[in-house]
Amino acid sequence: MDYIAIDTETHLIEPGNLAPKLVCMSECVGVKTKLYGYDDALERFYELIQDQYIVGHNIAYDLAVMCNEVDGFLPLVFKAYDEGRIWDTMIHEKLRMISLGYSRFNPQTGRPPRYTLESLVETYLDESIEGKHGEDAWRLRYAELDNIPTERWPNAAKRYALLDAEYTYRVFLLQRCNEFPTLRDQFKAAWGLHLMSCWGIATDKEAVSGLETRLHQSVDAVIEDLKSDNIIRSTGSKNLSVIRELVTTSYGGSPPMTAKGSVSTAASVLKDSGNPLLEKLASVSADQKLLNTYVPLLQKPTVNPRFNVLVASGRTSSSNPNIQNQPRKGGVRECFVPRPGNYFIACDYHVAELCSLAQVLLDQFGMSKMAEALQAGRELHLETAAGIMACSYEEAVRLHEAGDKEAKEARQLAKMLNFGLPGGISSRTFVDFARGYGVEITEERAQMLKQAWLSRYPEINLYFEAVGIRCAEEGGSFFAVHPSTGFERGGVGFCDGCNHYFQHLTAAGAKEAVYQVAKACWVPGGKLEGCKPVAFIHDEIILEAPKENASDLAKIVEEIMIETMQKFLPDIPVKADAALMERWYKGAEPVTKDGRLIPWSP
DNA sequence: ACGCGATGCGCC
DNA sequence: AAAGGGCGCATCGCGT
Repeated sequence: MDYIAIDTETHLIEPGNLAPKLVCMSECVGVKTKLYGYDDALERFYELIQDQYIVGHNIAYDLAVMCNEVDGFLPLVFKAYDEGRIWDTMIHEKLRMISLGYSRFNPQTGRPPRYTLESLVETYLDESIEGKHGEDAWRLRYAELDNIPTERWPNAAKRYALLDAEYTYRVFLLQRCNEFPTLRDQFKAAWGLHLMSCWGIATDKEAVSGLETRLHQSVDAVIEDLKSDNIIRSTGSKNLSVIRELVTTSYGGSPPMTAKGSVSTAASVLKDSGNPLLEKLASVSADQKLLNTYVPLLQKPTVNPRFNVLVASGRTSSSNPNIQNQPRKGGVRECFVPRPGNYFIACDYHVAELCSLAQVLLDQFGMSKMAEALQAGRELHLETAAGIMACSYEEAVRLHEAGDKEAKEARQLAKMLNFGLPGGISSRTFVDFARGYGVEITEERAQMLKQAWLSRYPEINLYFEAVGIRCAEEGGSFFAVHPSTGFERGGVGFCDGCNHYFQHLTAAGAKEAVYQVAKACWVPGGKLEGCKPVAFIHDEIILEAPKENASDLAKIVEEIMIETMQKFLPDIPVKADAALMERWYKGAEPVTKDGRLIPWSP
């Protein structure tokens, strides 16, 4: 089959509109290029999207632009993705960089990799795109040519529009001989995620201003006060050299240090310093973080988080705002609301990464106690807690249900063990890890707990050993090929290696679920018609759903997510729970009344 | 003025 | 033998 490269030129992307109005489309196949004005572009795209193979650089953008012009295009785009007829040169390059181990740093350029078409043209073709920058660059000026027949366009404008399609095609020719196993899945996930970005997520103006006021009340007086002690400058910035000196003296000359050897100024260090001024500063640090990092991004009626479909482990990331790290405490999440007439459906996988780990262990060693526990329908944290208390699972359940204090503590520790230890941490590090959860344990206790955990799931010893051997054999880091997805990742060390196999598998399943859910929402007649996905947070999808049938729709979201993940975890029972909410709450749980889901509230 | 490394911290 | 991983973003301080 012949791929055809396309590229659109559009009005400028503006806040709240990630799919702006189309101006023209260019295409390239072989050595032929062609430019289509608005009407011709729509007609030509309609032809192409039915059954042709299409390649683009960040193609989800162009496809969304097209779908924004003509309603009927959307189902055709999903069909094209389903038939494997879409190729994205940007995503291919990301897979290539990850496979080489260069995703964070490319030793050939001495920098983090860049994924613009321009930079791909440099690496693949050793050419530079002319007319991209400079005063007469048309790149950002195509709105001026809207409604003008292309015949009357300046030559430079025509040339630039054609060049992008041509370069995309030439890069593609060099990429296509190098297929990656998850390539098509990445393309599909990117489309699902881009639709989320375009739709955006609404904010509640009153909630935002209320939050802002409250945080200012908490922070401002303290900051003002600390100015007199030179801890805060008159400009409002922190004076770190003064703070570090105070930390040093407070800790009797041997203060906690950072990785690179400077005096730590972390809030926890300040809090335990015994110095009232530092303690005061620490007391507002969380609120300051909220005020400076999160509140400013909430100032629009709708925000449009961007998603990066692919980071090293196969996970996604998000920015502007990063919808994947919104604080659980402090009222930030509660500023996000569904549009009028809707509830949020929030559906997340139950212990997703542990299920993936169990599947990986089972595949690798032919047996897994962790898998057996999950297959038996056991609650995994209580299973681990039973290991800590050296009793049977049934006994742990009985004690826990009876409100036994020891059992409750054991389960809390169990959660930390289950979450922390699969990443290969030492018992020493586990002490710090537990402290992050507000639990103080000695290193001896950590050692005992780790041993108990490994005894409960002995196959994990083999898992760590196997990763360790790969590291040792290949000089500290190795090339990981995921046994079930085929995903390739270079430069993997011990800890990231331990993490990689299960984190990747969860990501792969959840991303496929993003696509399936998006399809069910956006394609007319789909099972989730009327719903709109608004956020994806690694193992959780949040959607808007019309209130009237939100309960039924929530069940369908569960079904789709479970069915999809189940394909990646064939031997582990997958669970996912959907809850309804009137705004985004952390910890919302399914609440049922008369057999139907109703919104959870705190 | 801007770039950059280090630090710290939010999430899963 | 030992080893949390994956991110994005704000701030500070230093350098060009």
